[in-house]
Amino acid sequence: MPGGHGAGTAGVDPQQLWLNPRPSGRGRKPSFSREAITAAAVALADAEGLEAVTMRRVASEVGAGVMSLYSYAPEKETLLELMVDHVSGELPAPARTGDWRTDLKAIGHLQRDLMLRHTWLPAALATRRTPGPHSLAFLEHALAALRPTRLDGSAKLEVFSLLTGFVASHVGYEIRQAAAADAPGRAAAEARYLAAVAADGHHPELAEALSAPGRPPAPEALFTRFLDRLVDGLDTG
Amino acid sequence: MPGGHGAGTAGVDPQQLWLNPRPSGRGRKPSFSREAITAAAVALADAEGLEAVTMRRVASEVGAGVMSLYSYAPEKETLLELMVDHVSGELPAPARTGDWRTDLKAIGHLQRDLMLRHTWLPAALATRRTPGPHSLAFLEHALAALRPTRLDGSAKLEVFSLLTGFVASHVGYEIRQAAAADAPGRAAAEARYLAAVAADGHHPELAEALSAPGRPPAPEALFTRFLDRLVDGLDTG
DNA sequence: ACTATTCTCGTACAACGTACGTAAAAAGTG
DNA sequence: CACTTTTTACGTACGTTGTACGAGAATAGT
Repeated sequence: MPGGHGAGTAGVDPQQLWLNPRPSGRGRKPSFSREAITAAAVALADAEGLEAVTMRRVASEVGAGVMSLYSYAPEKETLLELMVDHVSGELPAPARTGDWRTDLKAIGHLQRDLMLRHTWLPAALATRRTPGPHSLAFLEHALAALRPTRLDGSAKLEVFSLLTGFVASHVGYEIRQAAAADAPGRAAAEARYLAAVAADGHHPELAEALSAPGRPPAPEALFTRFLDRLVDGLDTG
Repeated sequence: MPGGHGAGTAGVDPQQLWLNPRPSGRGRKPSFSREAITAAAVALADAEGLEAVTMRRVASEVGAGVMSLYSYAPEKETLLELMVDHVSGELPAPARTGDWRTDLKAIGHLQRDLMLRHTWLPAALATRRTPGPHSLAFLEHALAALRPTRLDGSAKLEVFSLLTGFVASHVGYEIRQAAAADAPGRAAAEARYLAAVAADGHHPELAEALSAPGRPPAPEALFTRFLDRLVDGLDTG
């Protein structure tokens, strides 16, 4: 599940991260599990936002010492990757109609639903590196949906990346809008500011846009409209 | 310049932030300026990335004590807003042809150029709140370009937000790709990982996509293609 | 019983944003 | 001129963060 931004420095070898079930028999038995830790972190992010996910907090939630987490994830960044893939496991297999555009739109809606259920996801995707198994399974479905297009391999991957990036960006926008509506003082201050700017005479277009607002469409309708435009515009090669 | 994601808590009154030139005559003369501090922060981010922009570092760069910065920006978040608007001042007035789609594409390219010149910008936009004067000037141009569409006010603003979000998302992707190419060990590790997954037999579509990669297109061509699709797909009504 | 290996986690540290308070500088007022 | 008022400058200090280190505990193979 690529898409997003943020440079970053080192990271962890994905091969070692995602595909080993801990083969050893020697040594002390693990008291916790990657699953449990990841689930706790996800629950925390769902309930209190991504900034509540600190190593200390996750550890206490799971009943471990802080440093114990580092046996399961070598860096916090890794934990975030695990979280993303964890929730990606909630993605159902997309329906297949005969039409790849329809299928791709459905995929976009599934991604949006997931992001609305885990509102930290758009932000978390911004730094993400390598897709885990659940993300790859979903990617597999997306590639299958794109099969009729006859795009070449890298073009298919690019389309999926574009789609995911767009959805994350748009849902991030939706979430911020919704949050702004919940903080009426702040929203009012911003409205006052924009009105003041519009009234200064140097921003006639803005003034007109604000004075003829239309009523803001339902978020889902707006998303659907933009998604449809994006997908309908995709070239088949 | 809206677009991006990230919730956040309080923030600063935009009216107070953007529109007062410090009217008072009393009191000690400022030794620094918002401009100088912002410029130093931007230079730092350009040279060493957004994570190098710490209050201490900016202060030392500008020759001030750390806490002096707080006379010019009440929070670090505010400094980031100032940075975004600062570089938005580099945006030239977009050309106006008769065709709004052409104009909108040009606007997207201007935004991309800016983001490539300041690679921290996509990430910084993810948390940004209120547009400053330079961003508003550019928005004004974008609204003017959209005039022929006869979209209502909020729809125009949404289109601009969509465009900006898309550009930020895509350029963020470009930047990450470029950074990956600069870290050959890491890129090779990821390629090995994906190849291993493709070889496991459960990911036939991925296997095929990786085996028939086509050659990856030039980044600018890819951007142009996606931008064209997005804009061409926009509905005028 | 011994050794190797693995996990657990208390302590500690550097770096961060920033609250607080005091000192310094400028302007207004007598 | 002195004195008050206002504003900026910034040292110190606090709480929080990610995580390096290393000592102890548990398990398995010998």
